[in-house]
Amino acid sequence: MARAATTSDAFNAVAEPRRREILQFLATGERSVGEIVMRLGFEQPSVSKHLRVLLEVKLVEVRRDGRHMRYRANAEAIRPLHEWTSKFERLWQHQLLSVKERAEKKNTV
Amino acid sequence: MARAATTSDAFNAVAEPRRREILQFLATGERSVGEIVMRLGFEQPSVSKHLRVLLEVKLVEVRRDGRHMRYRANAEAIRPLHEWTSKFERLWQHQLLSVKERAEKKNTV
DNA sequence: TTGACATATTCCTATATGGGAATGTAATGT
DNA sequence: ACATTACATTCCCATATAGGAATATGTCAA
Repeated sequence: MARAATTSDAFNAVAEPRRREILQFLATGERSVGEIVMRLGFEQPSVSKHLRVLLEVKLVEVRRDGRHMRYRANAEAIRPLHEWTSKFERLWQHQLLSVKERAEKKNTV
Repeated sequence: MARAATTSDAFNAVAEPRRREILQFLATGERSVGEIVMRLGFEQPSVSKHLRVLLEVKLVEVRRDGRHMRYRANAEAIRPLHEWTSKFERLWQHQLLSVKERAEKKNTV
């Protein structure tokens, strides 16, 4: 088997850095494709293709507005990602603590 | 250009479901390869290969213990992921609120 | 040394990419 | 009808998988 499709879920979709940039920009509000191109400086076809991937996993939504396609982020679709990473929160607080303790021990020597 | 390597960063590494399963299991404590194989039921070479990817992006660490290789999760490497998703937290609370408001408006009609 | 156990690596292959270039399509103004 | 604007899609291609099978490496025990 090959790698899972980028459109198979949000995890795969946001693995691509440019798609993360687009998503972050859309988090500031609804934008047209042209605005994304202007802001991020990617090629227009590239932006369209990335938006299609994001759309397929529902990370963004669109509406037509005349000649413009207005995209917006659908934060709900990012939640599973946030929740998955949260499972490690306790763990890293633990690990940070250990590092801190060792550092303090060093200082008192 | 092709897709970025799975070893290019944590985002790409955790895009693979089996690697997420392995990481989650390791979050419960240090485990040998054999224990991972037992628990998750993947082929041993598959587990070794996934662990190598996780190791390259520092999502796990290892130490040798006789014939065993003991792997543990390095939660610190997951933090960037958690922090990136957190940027959308405000947004989804907003969007949820909108949904709720609409639902309530409906009920009062 | 030999054998058994634990893990890693290599070889193979079908498949999915992301960018670049070119082209297609839809909506608007005149 | 036609040109223009705004996007989307298609074609091409180098590249990186993930799994399966087989094999290699490393460690301990007798």
